[in-house]
Amino acid sequence: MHSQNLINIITDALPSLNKSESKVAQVILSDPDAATRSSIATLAKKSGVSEPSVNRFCKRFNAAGFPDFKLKLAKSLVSGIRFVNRNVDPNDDVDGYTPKIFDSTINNLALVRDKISHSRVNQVVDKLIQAKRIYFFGLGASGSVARDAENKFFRFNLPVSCHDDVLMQRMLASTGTTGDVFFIISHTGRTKEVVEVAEIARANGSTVIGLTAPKSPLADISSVTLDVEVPENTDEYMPMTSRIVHLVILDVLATGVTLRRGPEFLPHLEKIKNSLKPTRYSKDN
Amino acid sequence: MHSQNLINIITDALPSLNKSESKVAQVILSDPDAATRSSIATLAKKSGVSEPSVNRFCKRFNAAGFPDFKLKLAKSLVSGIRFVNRNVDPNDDVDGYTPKIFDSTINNLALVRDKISHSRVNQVVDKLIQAKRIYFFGLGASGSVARDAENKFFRFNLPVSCHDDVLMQRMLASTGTTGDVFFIISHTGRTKEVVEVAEIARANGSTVIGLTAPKSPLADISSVTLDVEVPENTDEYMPMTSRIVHLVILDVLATGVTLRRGPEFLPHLEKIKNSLKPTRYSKDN
DNA sequence: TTTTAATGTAGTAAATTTACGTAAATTGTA
DNA sequence: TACAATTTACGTAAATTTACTACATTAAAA
Repeated sequence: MHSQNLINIITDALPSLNKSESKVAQVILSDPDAATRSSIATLAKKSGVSEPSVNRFCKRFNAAGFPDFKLKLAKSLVSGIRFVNRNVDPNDDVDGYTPKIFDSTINNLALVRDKISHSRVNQVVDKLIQAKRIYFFGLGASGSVARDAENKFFRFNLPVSCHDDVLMQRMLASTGTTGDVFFIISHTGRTKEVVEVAEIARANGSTVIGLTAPKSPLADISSVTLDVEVPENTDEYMPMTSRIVHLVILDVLATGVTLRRGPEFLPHLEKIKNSLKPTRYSKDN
Repeated sequence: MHSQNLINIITDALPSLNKSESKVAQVILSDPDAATRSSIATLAKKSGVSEPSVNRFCKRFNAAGFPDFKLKLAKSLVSGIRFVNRNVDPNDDVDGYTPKIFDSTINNLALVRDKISHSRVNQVVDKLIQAKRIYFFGLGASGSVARDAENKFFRFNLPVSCHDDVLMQRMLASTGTTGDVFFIISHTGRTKEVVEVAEIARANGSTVIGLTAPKSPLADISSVTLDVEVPENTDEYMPMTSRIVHLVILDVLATGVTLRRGPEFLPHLEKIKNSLKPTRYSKDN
């Protein structure tokens, strides 16, 4: 929940302001950037009111005082520019599209960071720790997310595997039992094959964890869902960022599992890390 | 043009600062938001320096004075990015580690966004468009990045493939010729096998693009390098975020290729998108 | 030792806030 | 409607906080 822009708040409040307050408001709104750079005396003179009136104006809008108000105003000026037209334009060159794609990814991550249910994360960590076996399933772009997950979770000495073959997924789901965890990754949560696999797994008593869109068929059938609500692609050229969000959530889960294992598990991780050393050129050559 | 973030500027300047300046820098960086709310006296006391030192610090970073500095600092804080560098603590619970991992990923993305060379990106897009064939290579965690790339670039009607098998990579590299592009992804850029494959490819006249750490052996041998400098894992529990940065850079490249192709290429992308429709449950059921 | 750079002290100017008083507006009552 | 009572709005002036300047001192470099 992004707190609303200060400039909009002032504009909205305009009719309810009294004489001197509205004078101040008008001066600020006519050039907010200049306002952030002026002193209370300057602003007071420009508005034709006294300095305390300006101060009261600031407090009315939940600022501690004039300096605090200027700070908030400055901030809201930045965010205003940021959220406007950050879509990739067909005429963009490298300087144009490169930061836009980064920004869009960052925004989505920040969004999910502030929305994700911590209790759900905790539930999933529980399930993963108790699992007899963990299967990561995904198709298409989610296939490589599943693979990344396998790579990461393998380090925990847990029997994990990943599968991007529909037939394989069906077979595994149908032979699963209580204690098996099927971790299913899907951007839309609407791919029929994937949903069917989830149904089969649940019918056999396995746990299904869905990393997917809320209210989707996959979310409905899962034992626990980790909702990822990423805004629809607004323009043709902006790439899909849900994969990235999925990866970060898997990072979070892996961290959760590691922490639960406690410090006596660290040597195991260290061992795996060291096993790769001989494959590398040392840092000094 | 993306104006570089003040916090990054300070971080970069850190080594060139003198004693009292770096004291101030540390206090500001440890909690920039608090800095925007404190007076010059408070900040001076916190840093253990005199007030004029703080003032000089501000001027060094092109601010008119302390208040102006605070304003600029506040502005640079707006962006969904939290700059307080917070490590995962062994005693953290879900509420603790979840946002930290998101923040760390977001920070690294913002860092690379501001540092990545646009001309290099452009060069790579050129090479990809002109390529007769594109191979994405990666091992371990980079293997799934390579696969994601294949999935993405396949849509361009280009002969792309991805390989995570060392022997396969060697064979392909040795049979490559001019016009072939080997896109090699590696976090460290020091894995011997990977570097050797790059050497073989170049020896045969192929183009090698390295998505890897700067100044690494792989970077040295590549025809074009996309440098990704992600800070070393500072603590045991924080997951590796370079994969994610790699994925976003590949998104950028894919966008670059799409834009170069022009609008007459959009129907092709649409066709691929539509081909997946029948595999999904429609949105209203 | 001399010179230069770095940092601090103390004083001053500026900016902000508070306390208080007056004016204006609002409300209630005759 | 007129007029007192009450509330609200606003400004003046003083107090306080904040930031900056000039100069002194110390530390480092030549």
